[in-house]
Amino acid sequence: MARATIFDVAELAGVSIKTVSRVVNREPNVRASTRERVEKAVAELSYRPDQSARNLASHRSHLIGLVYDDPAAYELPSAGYVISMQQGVLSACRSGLAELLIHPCNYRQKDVGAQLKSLIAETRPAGIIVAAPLSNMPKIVRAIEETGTPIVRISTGSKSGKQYSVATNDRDVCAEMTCYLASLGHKRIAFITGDPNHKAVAQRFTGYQDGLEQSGLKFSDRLVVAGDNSFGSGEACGEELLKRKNPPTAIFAANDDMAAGVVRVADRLGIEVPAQLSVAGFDDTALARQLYPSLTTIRQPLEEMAERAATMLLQGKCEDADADAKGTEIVPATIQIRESTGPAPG
Amino acid sequence: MARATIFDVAELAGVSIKTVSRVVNREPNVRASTRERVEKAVAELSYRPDQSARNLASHRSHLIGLVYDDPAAYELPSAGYVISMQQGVLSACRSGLAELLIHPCNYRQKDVGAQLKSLIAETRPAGIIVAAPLSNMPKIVRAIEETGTPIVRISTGSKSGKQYSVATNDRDVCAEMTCYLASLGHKRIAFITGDPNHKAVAQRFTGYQDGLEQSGLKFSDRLVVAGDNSFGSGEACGEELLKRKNPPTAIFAANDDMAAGVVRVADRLGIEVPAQLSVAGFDDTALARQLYPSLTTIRQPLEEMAERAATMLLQGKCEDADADAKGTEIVPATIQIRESTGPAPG
DNA sequence: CTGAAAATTGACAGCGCTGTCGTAATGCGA
DNA sequence: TCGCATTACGACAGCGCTGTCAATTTTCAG
Repeated sequence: MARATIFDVAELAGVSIKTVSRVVNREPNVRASTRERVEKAVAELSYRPDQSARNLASHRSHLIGLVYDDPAAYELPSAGYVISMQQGVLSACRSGLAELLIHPCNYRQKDVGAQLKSLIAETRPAGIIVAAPLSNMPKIVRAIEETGTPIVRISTGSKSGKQYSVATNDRDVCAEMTCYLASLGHKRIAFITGDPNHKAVAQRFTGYQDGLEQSGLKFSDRLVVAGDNSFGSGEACGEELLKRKNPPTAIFAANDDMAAGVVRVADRLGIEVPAQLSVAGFDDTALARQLYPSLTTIRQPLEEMAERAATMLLQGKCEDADADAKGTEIVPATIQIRESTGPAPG
Repeated sequence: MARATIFDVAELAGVSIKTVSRVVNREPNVRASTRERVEKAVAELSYRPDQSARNLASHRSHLIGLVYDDPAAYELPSAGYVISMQQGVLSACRSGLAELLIHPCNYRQKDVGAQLKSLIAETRPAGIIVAAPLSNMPKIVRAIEETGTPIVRISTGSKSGKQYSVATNDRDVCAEMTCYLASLGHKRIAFITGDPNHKAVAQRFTGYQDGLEQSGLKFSDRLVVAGDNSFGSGEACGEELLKRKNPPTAIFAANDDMAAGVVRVADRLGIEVPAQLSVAGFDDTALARQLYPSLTTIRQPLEEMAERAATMLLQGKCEDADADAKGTEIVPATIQIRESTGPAPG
């Protein structure tokens, strides 16, 4: 019961192996009747082309590489992100007869570029998906580009020019969240910014400003405090805001960890959420649901983004070096309304 | 700057391609001086063998399949586990010239078996690693075994007979933790059991009993309460234990979530941790570090286990159908002492 | 009908590597 | 030193497929 090869199929169908190859690869210029005969033989022998042989002969594989920051360095809140992206790519792969090769890598190492190149040399992937924050690092992107491998970047937040990439509308959705808070009657909506190096996080702040404007509220420096993405900074910023004589009635933090910090500090100060204070976050981490009260937040469509990226690659849309064809696809983020937000007091 | 092939290396090193092949594959019977020369040439040309060609010629791929429960179904606390295992397999792959193919799968679906078989048929992996809890499901294991693919099971907790598998010493390490608590002067050490269906969790309880005995403490039914692995059950069990007239001075929970529940309830009851009560958990989840006080717990060496499993596969140790050769490799778990445990009061 | 263009099919040479097996070099006891 | 067992190395035939290009058949305008 040895596995059938292309020769067996050819013989059974009474054609040459090349014709079988054409049928299997859905190439044109095969008479319908011939195609049928071959397909019947394929089915009869349950023939599956050997991937290794295909790859070797065609100089390309049906692998998709997913490159992301090595989460061991980040202490695993990022695990959820990574898993989501893997899921997304995998589901695109399933419908595209491809496989996923994961490649966590640590950009802090000197030789990441070389490592990537050697990975690509060995496996000759059909394309590479680079996730944020790596997708914004020239060192990484350039190494991949130099191999001539199609590349799609997943960058949460910013639209980038002449590359294939998929992004979210961080800015728009933050405006939307701000408008939502305003629509609940909040007049003093504070914002806690995050790590200024993180491009996407900066966009969120801009979105907040947009939202204020759209709601007819005026922006005030005093309502903005700077966090660093950590829970602790959320507590500190929350405390600062809430101890004022005229505290905000809503606080929008640039990520869930900081929002959780705010909730914690509100609890300590005896301020009820959401009755006296509304809190909103960003990311929709597991934490957001586990918290009490559960957190109103914004969900990044990581899985869909990854799926779109993989599909772009699989459809061969990214082989085109023509810069004009390049562009960014936007997958919208969505607001998750939960218990931590409510009507403004009074 | 076309990619270097084995011929280029052979020419530069002044040997035949076969010798290069031997060096690259770490085969024996190559003189040290020759090996060196070849390695130099490899480095100089940054030669990387083409996987497709290798696979085609050798009739086996250098892919390792990692099969685990689809975490989407579990709502992502499992993401950390999955990532750890991926890391482990990857690091074994790096030193073994192999690649990792991940395959999350949902055992609740009827056709998991068929899915697995077709994945294996297409990619012909060198071996499959099955992670818990899938590794304990005959449906899954049998489907893989029927393809003749070498399989290594990662089962946290239980030694299993005639299979290749890698496990941890749940029982021993729980005894150790219990002894540690006893050594701090605790006489009344309570235990909160978990989901009785979870084999590994049962072992933990046995280990606790061992530890008491080793420390010369007598086991008492009264100090054991049954949780269900959830935070809530930890709170409930903790409350029951702590409201007694002669409460335990240390509580060892079969997982971190329940331990966190105990910490929470202690806080509510005004009992100081660790001054008045020591709490220990199991799993070393992210929660354990984030909690205040941070939790003394037991870290499962998931990454090392996965690495061991991959190495077994890569070394071809698992091709042997000889049942006697099969066995379980134990990678010890380690105690992480943090802030939630301290000397017994008084 | 006829010739040329278009559509269809096949022969065959690799792709880059490993397995087999034969040959050359080396070690070693006497 | 010789003879023989080892050890080290190389020549070469594929692995199963795709790309190239030539051969064959079909189509169709004139």
